[in-house]
Amino acid sequence: MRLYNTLGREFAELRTRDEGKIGMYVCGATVQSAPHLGHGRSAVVFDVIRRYLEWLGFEVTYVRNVTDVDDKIIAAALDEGVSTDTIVERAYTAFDEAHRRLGVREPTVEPWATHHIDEMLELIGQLLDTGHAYAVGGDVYFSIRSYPAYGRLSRHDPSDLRSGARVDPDDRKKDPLDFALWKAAKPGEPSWDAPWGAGRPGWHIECSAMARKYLGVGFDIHAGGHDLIFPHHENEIAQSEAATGEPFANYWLHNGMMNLEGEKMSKSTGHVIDLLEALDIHRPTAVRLVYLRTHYRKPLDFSEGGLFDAEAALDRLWGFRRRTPEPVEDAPDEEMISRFQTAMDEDFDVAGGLGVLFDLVREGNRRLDDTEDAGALVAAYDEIVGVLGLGEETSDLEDLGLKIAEIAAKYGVPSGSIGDLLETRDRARSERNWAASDGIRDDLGSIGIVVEDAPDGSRWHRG
RNA sequence: GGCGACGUGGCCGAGUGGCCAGGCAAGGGUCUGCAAAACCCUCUACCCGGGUUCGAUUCCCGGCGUCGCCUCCA
Repeated sequence: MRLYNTLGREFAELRTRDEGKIGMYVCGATVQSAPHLGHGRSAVVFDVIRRYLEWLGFEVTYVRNVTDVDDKIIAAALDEGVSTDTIVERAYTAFDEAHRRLGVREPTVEPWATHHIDEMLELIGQLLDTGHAYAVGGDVYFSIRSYPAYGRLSRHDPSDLRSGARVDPDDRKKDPLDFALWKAAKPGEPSWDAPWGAGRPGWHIECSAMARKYLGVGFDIHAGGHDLIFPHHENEIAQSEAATGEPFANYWLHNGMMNLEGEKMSKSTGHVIDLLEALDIHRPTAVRLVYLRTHYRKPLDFSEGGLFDAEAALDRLWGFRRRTPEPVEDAPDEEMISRFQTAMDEDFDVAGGLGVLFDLVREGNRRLDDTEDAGALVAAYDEIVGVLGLGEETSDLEDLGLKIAEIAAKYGVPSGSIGDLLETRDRARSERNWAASDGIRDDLGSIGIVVEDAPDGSRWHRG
């Protein structure tokens, strides 16, 4: 398969370091505040990439870090008069909840920055020893002049950057572009002991240290948001490669930003939609589908309308699957699978893959309408939907139990189960008792259960 | 100023040098006690101007427009 490598800005055939295995590092959350829709996109998009690679047969080690020490966290704690732990815990819980509801699979490893201070100290030590870093009054900076390839990923020329008005010069730095590997401890801030003085790590060093620990040198895929290309990923590369003299990661994948009314969603500007709130209002899978309909590298403009659109599309998918009882024994339809793979093999063209899925659904529905066998198509559906994580959530009816019992009582159905209600309704229908049959359907409809009649019997699902 | 992305039918959104994306919405039809679903049909687009080509939405050049990064940010 081919993928687009930000490093070099070109499509490249995927060649793994170790045969059949893929090491993948995704820059996860800075657990500083509640996640917004943009965070969800990144999590979902790389979740699908990971699922697809596994579906191809690779053994994927998927590492997604948690940044639990940084300026913003400290600022938030100070602001609210609580500990940084409180901020971190609250935000992490929210991210975790959002991931779960979006169907994002758990990473193989989820390393926290503060649990890897030793690894960072070791890396910083190496950089100091080899002259790639220098300590000034408790701070340690990476010297970008010691790493000639600086700017290769983001295609920035250091001299252009230097002349940029936004770089704030600091007399203690040898070069205005040098960045902090270690920040000297300040009163009231979390800090750890280090040979060059107590302090806390800079932002970039954690990813270098943790990626090296869990994936080794020259691992396969490093991913994250487009906004991380510079400076975060550029700096990761510089410090990692300066320390080891070896390539850091082979393929760099970056997801496009999420826009709101044409403008980038951003925590810092408050121009955001809270992810958990969105998931309360809409079916999580519909939110997931919104993320997946646009190619992962493109900007995605969020709109309420798009979400309703996705809900309708989902109904179409699920409506097909509901027509066939659960497990299917057949082998998946080869043509559909192969078309899906062809799309996905070209830089994860999920939108193209979805096109195949909808074609499959139309053909499957057609066959079922004509009472032909659709087993192979259903099996292919399950396979594709599994890769994309778009399966219908199995919903229990616990929350509706009381209401269902009420309706059952109203129609004299003793058990209070949906199945018995529908049986009673079937009897009413065969007796042409439309008042009762429509009444049951309407009453169930009013509590969110949709009843549909088909030639081979009635089906129900949550609306 | 530097680096970069994008501009497709009512909306969303893939993709391709010559032939079909797909979804949603809309209209018509089939089926049906009604409803819903499903199926069939219709709606056939590719920012503008040049160029290359037998042929360009797709390649090249120029322009216009939108957006992103260059500062913490998925």
